[in-house]
Amino acid sequence: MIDLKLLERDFENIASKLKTKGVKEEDLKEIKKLFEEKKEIQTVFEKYQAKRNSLSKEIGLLMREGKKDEAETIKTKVNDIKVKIEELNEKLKKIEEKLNQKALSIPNIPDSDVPVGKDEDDNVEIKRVGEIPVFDFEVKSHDELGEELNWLDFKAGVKLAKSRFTVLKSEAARLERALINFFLEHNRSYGFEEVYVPFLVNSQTMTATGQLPKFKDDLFKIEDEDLYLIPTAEVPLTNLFRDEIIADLNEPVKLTAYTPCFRKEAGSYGKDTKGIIRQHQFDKVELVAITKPEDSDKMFDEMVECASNALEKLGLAYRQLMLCTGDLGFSAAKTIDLEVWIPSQNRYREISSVSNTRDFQARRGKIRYKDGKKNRLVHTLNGSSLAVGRTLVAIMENYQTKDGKIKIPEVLQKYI
RNA sequence: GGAGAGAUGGCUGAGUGGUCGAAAGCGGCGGCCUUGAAAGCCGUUGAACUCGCAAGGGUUCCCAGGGUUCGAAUCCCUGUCUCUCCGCCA
Repeated sequence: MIDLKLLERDFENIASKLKTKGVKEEDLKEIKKLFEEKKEIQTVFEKYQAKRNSLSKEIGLLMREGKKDEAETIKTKVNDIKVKIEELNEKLKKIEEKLNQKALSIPNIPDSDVPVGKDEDDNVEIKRVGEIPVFDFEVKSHDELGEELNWLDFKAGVKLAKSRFTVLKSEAARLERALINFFLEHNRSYGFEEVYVPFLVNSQTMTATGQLPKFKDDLFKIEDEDLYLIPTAEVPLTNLFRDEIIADLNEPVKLTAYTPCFRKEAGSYGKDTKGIIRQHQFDKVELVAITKPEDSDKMFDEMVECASNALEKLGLAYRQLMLCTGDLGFSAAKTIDLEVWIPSQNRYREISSVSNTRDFQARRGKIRYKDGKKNRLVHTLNGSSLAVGRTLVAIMENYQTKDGKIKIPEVLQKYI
């Protein structure tokens, strides 16, 4: 959630920054107004409560002394106040609910070094790494290769579930597992501690990291339960610290986890319908870090480096992209995407996304640390290292041979 | 799924209508003592919001949400979770 006090204090600035992310100024104006109204009502409300409390105390004392009549007089007085309190309470609750609902739907403020832009076409390439492979034969797409080699069974996925689910067979299944192991080990070498988490989480958890309330339609929900399938391990990993005050954050918290991820992919019908680029279920190894505010920039670079290096070890060509304001995710203040070369599409495709959310998630989830006597909000960061399914795609396509087979990258051989 | 018990501060745990944000112990922090440490002694030690330039106030929070009452950690209702036993199960 954005800082409402900051919004109140520095409205013009915040509004202009959020405008680049598609937030209407009138929505922010309304939030500011609600916030100010709320505080006003609250002040009056609390004054009445204070009055009630002190009078009630008096009644107690009078009763003890046996002065029943005097007590009765005060009682009628308190009764009048009670009516007022009830009234104000109702008003306050209504306004708080409205404010909360509105404020939770406002995305994070982009960092000032994030390029301003409308959509993905305005993202800025930072660098390209690795040689794009040249083939002296007609390259096949991963879905062609997958069917020919009996690695990917699209029909079986549809039979078991529905479209955008796929069954991996033989070498592909083993390669998937090898990649998970490889990434976890790789991340561990960067100091990220491996964690294993639930794949189902409750609505409070989803709210803290920003999936709820706004993106309900993208999530799979369990019927009759307050449980959702996670869209990324970022959700459980970050929420490990929800409502916590971390005593010592001199060393950042660094975690990594493998989980499957579940996404409805609402609004992406017709996109990437072939192959396994866009699935309802996919594997991902995630990085999450929690830092002091002053340490988050450094951690961000470290996470980009970690994910990039994994691609280099696999010998895959990729590029780094700084997302523009219009393409930035809801919770992110800044994001760098890694895109891997996909020969059959003759272009780079997203394989990792590293984001700094600053204190946006921390405020929602009340994740704080002790800074001397004070409790301060932490910064939270997350990034994929890496998306496993898309790495499988990249390996299949980049490592294909003329006779329609696929070589296994050297670093993976010990896992297979 | 069935039966029972429970949920209080960082932890253990007392508190059954008013003076309770809450005893006591442990832990943490500061000090005394000590060459240093331990022990011992003394002091201190929750969070959120809000008013105020500040000093300093106020409100809320004893699992959550309702209710009774002038007044609720304490009484009533609903829900959630935890533990124990049984059933089922990898």
